[in-house]
Amino acid sequence: MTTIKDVAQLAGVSVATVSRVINDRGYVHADTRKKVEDAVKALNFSPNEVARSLYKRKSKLIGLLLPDITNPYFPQLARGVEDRMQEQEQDYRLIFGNSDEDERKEQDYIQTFIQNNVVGVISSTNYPHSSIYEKLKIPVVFLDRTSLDRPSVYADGREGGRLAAREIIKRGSRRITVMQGPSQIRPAQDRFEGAIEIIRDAGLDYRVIQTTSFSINEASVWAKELFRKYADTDGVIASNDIAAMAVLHEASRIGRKVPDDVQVIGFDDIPMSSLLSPALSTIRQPAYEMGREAAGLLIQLVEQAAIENKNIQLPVSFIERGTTRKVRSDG
Amino acid sequence: MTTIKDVAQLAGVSVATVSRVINDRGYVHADTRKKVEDAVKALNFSPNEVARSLYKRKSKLIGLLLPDITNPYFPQLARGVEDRMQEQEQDYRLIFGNSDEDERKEQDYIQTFIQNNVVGVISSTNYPHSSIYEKLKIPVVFLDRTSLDRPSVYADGREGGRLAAREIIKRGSRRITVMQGPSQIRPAQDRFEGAIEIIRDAGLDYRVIQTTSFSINEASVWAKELFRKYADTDGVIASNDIAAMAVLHEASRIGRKVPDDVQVIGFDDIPMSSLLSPALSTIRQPAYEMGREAAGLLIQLVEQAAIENKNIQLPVSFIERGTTRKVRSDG
DNA sequence: TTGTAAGCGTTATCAG
DNA sequence: CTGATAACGCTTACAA
Repeated sequence: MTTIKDVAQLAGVSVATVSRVINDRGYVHADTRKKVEDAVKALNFSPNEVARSLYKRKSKLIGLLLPDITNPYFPQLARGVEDRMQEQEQDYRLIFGNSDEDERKEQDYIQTFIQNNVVGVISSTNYPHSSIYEKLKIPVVFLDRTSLDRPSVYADGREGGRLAAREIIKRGSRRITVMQGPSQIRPAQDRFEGAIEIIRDAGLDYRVIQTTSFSINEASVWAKELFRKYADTDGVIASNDIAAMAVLHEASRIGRKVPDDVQVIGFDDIPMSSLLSPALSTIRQPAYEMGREAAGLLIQLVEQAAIENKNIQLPVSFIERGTTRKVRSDG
Repeated sequence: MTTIKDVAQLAGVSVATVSRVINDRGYVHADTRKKVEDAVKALNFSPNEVARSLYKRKSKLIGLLLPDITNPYFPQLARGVEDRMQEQEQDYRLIFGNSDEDERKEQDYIQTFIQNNVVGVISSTNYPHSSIYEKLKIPVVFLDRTSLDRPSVYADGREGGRLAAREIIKRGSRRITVMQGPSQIRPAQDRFEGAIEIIRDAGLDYRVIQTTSFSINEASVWAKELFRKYADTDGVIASNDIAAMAVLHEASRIGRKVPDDVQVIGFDDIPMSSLLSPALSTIRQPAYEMGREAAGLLIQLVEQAAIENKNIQLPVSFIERGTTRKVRSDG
């Protein structure tokens, strides 16, 4: 490994001077700078971040904690974060972990984050009020999670639920089944409540399928249960796009036509949604943008900038595709 | 931040002794150990990995470089790696990056990996022979990439291609279109060649759609092109499951029945494949297992264990689902 | 069995 | 403008 010492030696200066030029800090004569720069190039030197981190007590790393990137919604968040971090003057890198929504695992990761001097963490936790986070001395941004008292970036889940309900009702569903996502996940509950609110207001009846995870494997199970319990349902508001896929699959299997017999609306708008047949109508959450916003917010926090708004809510939107009927034009 | 010094002070011993007990190395009296352990607990001390890393010149971090986790195949690899790393005695954490198949980005990431003293890297690169890797002084494992001279973990792409061709022919396709994945991606070429080999041997004609990326957005474009150029095709061997999804989508759009008019075989077996309607028949690559194996191999390399086999090839298999016809039983 | 001190690669203070 | 040098938190000879 080539160190600042080697550079100093080759350039015939002290390490202090080398440090000055590579950090572009303090006075250094043009000629000296040139010598150092040449030496840096000649030796292909690049500073050891670990040593820097030790001295400064802060690294150029940020910790990213997501439930499970195997669920296609999360990679988009991750990319948003990563890409935004890259755009910084001195870009940050990610140390990354999947929590599997396990508080213990989360704790372990947060621990290593700290041990590695990360400057901040972005977390899609189910336990925002856990003492893990309370005690953290570095900035945290909750992503895809609502938190009033802490910095957070999320989509308007409640409005998303309302939107889904409005659109499906407008298109003629009357016996709507709402899939209620895992109860410990706030955004999932928000969606659910939003949907129920509108359905009730419309004076309609509704049925509920309670799901306990967003796992792909289990999605089929809920879908089967749904059609078994509520065979007459003519509209499904799924807890996310994966669940919606499972519903489409099951509907097809048992011969129910989508959208004619039953309409389906998903949630998230994961990349594959548009490739389904029929393509999935869904409530879009701008995941990539959310990741970017979270990263931006964290950077501000890290740099102690004056923050105008610590809680960024992004809008959801209805993406009309093939699993809902065309709405009759008025008149 | 609480340091080893604080612990030493509280326990009434020297920092060396504290170090000995937290690392369980060297002699230390039982009573002393107890005192130290109590102090550690009282202060909730956990050692600064950065300082350790600086001294030892190696961290507990490994670098993971993937093309794009937004493609659902890669998160599985990542999870395999992560989970396996977790099972270690002293578990490793991931510093992670998406390369977008951009050599420059790769280089940047490898650079930060080194600067952070990672003990090894796992990379799904398109440039295994790039000087970046040649020069690396730490172990590298290529994942999902073939490399004869360097440690690597991959699936048998060629056999996968053969398998796809055999199965689709056996099931009656005669005018097969093969989607040829990006030319710079070896596994994609292997699949392609394997498929062609079998089709040729069978004395059949074939058509080729050349694709230049695995991007979800572009997948639809290739699919459209496919049916436009080869309207009479009765079997498609897609370059991966995403491409297959796009083909299914397009087939449905233009009214071609799957599998009756045209059979489709994908590649990868991403988690959502089974949720499509019809469910996708595909050549499965054991992505999660591959990630695990890569991690295991890297650990061996890092720990300088005697390695029996530096090139691990995992088997592919045909997953029969709904986009291929049932094969007639013999006789 | 324990403590002292050097050293890991950098940055920053303080003389010069 | 430049160079010594202490310090960051930890590990490990070496001494005691």
